[in-house]
Amino acid sequence: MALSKSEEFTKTENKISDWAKVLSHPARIKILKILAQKNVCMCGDIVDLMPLAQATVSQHLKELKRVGFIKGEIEGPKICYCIDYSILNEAQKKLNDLFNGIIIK
Amino acid sequence: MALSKSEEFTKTENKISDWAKVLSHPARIKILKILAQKNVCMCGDIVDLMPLAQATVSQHLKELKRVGFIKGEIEGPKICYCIDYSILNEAQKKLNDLFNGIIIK
DNA sequence: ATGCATTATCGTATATTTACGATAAACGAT
DNA sequence: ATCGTTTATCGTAAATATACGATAATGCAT
Repeated sequence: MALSKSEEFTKTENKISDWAKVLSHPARIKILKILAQKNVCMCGDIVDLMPLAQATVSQHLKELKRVGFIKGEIEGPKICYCIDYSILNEAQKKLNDLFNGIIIK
Repeated sequence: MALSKSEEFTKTENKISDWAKVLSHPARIKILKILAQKNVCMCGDIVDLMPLAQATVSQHLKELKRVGFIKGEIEGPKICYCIDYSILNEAQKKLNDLFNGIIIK
C-alpha cells in the first residue's frame, strides 16, 4: 500500500493532481519552455539543451505526452515535438478554477 | 542518484515545480478545498473528512505547511489550520506566468 | 543488406512518496 | 499528578520517481 488511493477522491481532484504531478519536476518545466520558444523542436535539440542524459529526457517527454501537454510527430528517423495548446489551456483553466475556488471562496 | 538534480535548473523552475509537487496529490487538493469552505478548521475536523488515517493526513498537512499554503495555530491541545492566501496567490500568479509564457509565447 | 543517426525501452540503483500503526508530546480538565 | 483528547513523529512497508548506461527499434542513405 503506497501511492494514490485515488478511488477515494473526485475525478477533478485526481485530474488536477495528475496535471500538477507532471509539472512537479523542473526538467519538465524547462522542456515546456524550450518547446514554447522554438514552437517545434526535434527531440535531439531538447536533449542538447537539457542537463540530463538522453534516456532521462525521453522519460520526461513520455510523462508530458501521457497527459497530452505535448505531441510527438515522426519525421523520418527523428521525432518532432510540439506543445498541445488545447490541453495546456485546459489545465491552466482548471488549475485557476481551483485556485479561485480556494482563494475567493 | 535519484531525485532532483535541482542545481541544474533555475530558481523559478525549481520553485514552480515545488509548488506543483504539493498540488500533485488529490488528498492535498481536497484539504485545501476543505479549508477554503470552512475558512478555519481544526485538524481533527479535516481528518474526519478525509479517507486517510490521522498520521497520513498529518503528513499531507506538513507538506502544505512546508511551502506555506497553510498555517497552523495552536489552540490548546488542538491546532487550527487555515489557508495562507498570500502564498497561494503568489503560486497562482507564477503558475499563470508560466502557462502564459508557454501558451502565448 | 549495411551502416549511421535518432529515439524509445529495458534493466537497474537509489531516493522519495504514500500509507499506516504505534508511540510520544502537548494541553486542559479533573 | 493523572487522565483523556488531540496532533506530530517514529518506524516501517510498499509503490513510484529519477537517473543512467546499454540495448533495441526505426528509418534514411549508401
